[in-house]
Amino acid sequence: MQVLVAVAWPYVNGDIHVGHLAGYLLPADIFARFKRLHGHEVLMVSGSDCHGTPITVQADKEGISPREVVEKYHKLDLELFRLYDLSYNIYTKTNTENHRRVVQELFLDLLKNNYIVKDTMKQYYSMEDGKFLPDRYVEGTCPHCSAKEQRSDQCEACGRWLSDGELINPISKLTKSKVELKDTEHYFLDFKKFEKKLSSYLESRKKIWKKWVLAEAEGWLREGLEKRAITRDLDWGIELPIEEIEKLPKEKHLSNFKGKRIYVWFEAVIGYLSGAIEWSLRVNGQLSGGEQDIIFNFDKGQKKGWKEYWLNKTAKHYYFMGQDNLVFHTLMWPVQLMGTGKGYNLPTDVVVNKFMNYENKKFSKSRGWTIDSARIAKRYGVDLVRYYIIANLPENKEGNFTWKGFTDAVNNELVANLGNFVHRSLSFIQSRFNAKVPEGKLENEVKFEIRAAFCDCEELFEKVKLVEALERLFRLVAFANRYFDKKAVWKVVKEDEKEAENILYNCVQIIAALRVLLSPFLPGTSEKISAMLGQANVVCKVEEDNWRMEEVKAGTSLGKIDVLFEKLDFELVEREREKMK
RNA sequence: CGCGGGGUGGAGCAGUGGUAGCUCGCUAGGCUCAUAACCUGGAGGUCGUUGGUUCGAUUCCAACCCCCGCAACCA
Repeated sequence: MQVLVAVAWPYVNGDIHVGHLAGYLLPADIFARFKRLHGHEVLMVSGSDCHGTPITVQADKEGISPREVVEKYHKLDLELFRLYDLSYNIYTKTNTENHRRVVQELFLDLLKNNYIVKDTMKQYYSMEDGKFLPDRYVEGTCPHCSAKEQRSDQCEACGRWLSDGELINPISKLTKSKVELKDTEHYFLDFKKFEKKLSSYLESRKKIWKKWVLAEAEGWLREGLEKRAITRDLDWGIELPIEEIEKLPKEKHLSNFKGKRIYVWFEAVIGYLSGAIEWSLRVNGQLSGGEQDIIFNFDKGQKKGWKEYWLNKTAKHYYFMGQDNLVFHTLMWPVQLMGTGKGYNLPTDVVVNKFMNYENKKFSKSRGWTIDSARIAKRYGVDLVRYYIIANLPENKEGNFTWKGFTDAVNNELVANLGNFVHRSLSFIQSRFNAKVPEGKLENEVKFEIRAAFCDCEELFEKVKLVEALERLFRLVAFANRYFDKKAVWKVVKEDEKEAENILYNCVQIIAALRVLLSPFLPGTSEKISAMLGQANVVCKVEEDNWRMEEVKAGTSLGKIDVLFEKLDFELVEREREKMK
């Protein structure tokens, strides 16, 4: 079966922090890894969102061009994703030729199908700059509280909402020159025409989506969706396919196409489709070049066509994103797909996560309240960070990253439970049994526990309940430590060597199960365990279900035994925290 | 009456119309193979407030109080 793992496209205007990892990057990676292990064909697709005001704002701030901003941060993001071992099949960008083409085609489909309409709206226009300005670039005095230098949509000082034209003495943030409201014509996506279809779409996903995600989407729909502008007056963005539009009847033309670009909200999500197409072109050798600028992977046994994922009705689509993206993926993106009339697959599940806070406060780049994801991974190890974030994923309510929580989780769960069990078992074999897996038979009790762990975790994975899946697998670790204690090998070995061998054989098989169960969450740790067991790494192959324990045979020579995780010194971490502030 | 979520032992969370559970923390004991790691037991809660339905409500209903997210181009 084909599974599209669609990961939200991050703006490339700054660092990816821990909140991004928790919100969608790690959940998507873990889910994709599980699916591959299970023998499914996975296409994990994403890329950098290169357009939109956040990019131009950052460019202004740094005194460089938007293109340079994109290049700079795209490169940094790629490095980070490689560091965290995120298993994209393709991670590309929205400023590629391929993406432009796919976006323009989709736009034309909707225009031809009469789902895109024209309308006029008012926007601030700067005479001096000779162009329209996004709200972000306009400031003035609040008519309610007289606070100066407020934005045109809401006053931060008194919190009141402003409508167009209310702001007193609006000026351009760039040139400080006067701006005035002026009519401008745009294309709009007409959501009204989709209300019925959307509501039956939501109905069909009732059992799959998280309750609050569905409730939120239904709330929006109930309120009624207005038509929404899909073009802007900008010079950074994807151009309209003017030549093609002009071939259509006159009433579909704007009176003036000059300075119109496709709005980023409409265009970026199309990346899920264009990214799949790019992947397909590269796999088939129809596109090459720029390999150092993307992440590209072809899994063993995977079919090569993007249509297998997008038009094959049995394919499943899972989307991962932060809560700010909920409306775009539960309502707008489905409309864009439906409107083409081409039968593209709609999202099966839209996995939305809440945000993660940092020491009880929102992450904030501007206030410096943030954690450098690359730095903590290098300092403490990728898997320690992956573990703590996963254990605290904001699946249903806001999460929290605290240094106390981090050290506690590492010391009590990773070191004391998982690490300890693996180490006490294997080092025992090393010192008493010459580092060879002893003879034994899998006891029923152990067999049952292992099976139950695989079974329960699988069920939780299918529902994308990743925190619970992780917790469940740690219950097997707890069982393992209990088993080790109850059996008291260290005593038995003095009286009955055969029985001691049997106990340790069983422990080895539990570890063998753990390396598989852990591999979606902590791939690095899984590899370490494999090496210690003298095994090759866990394999993923299409149509081969490797979500199961594979026996490690008696007589197998163990690799070098080492501790899996080092204990963290809270004092040192505290100091780190001071530095990071 | 904008939309949505939430108030449960010190902290973070599950949960159900019928004597309230988990993880961490705290505490007593056991063990000594293991990174002072592991195992067993214990203390600690009138399940936001008020009213209603019921033989019985933490769970269902109503009102109220409080907290949070979204409605902005903030993950």
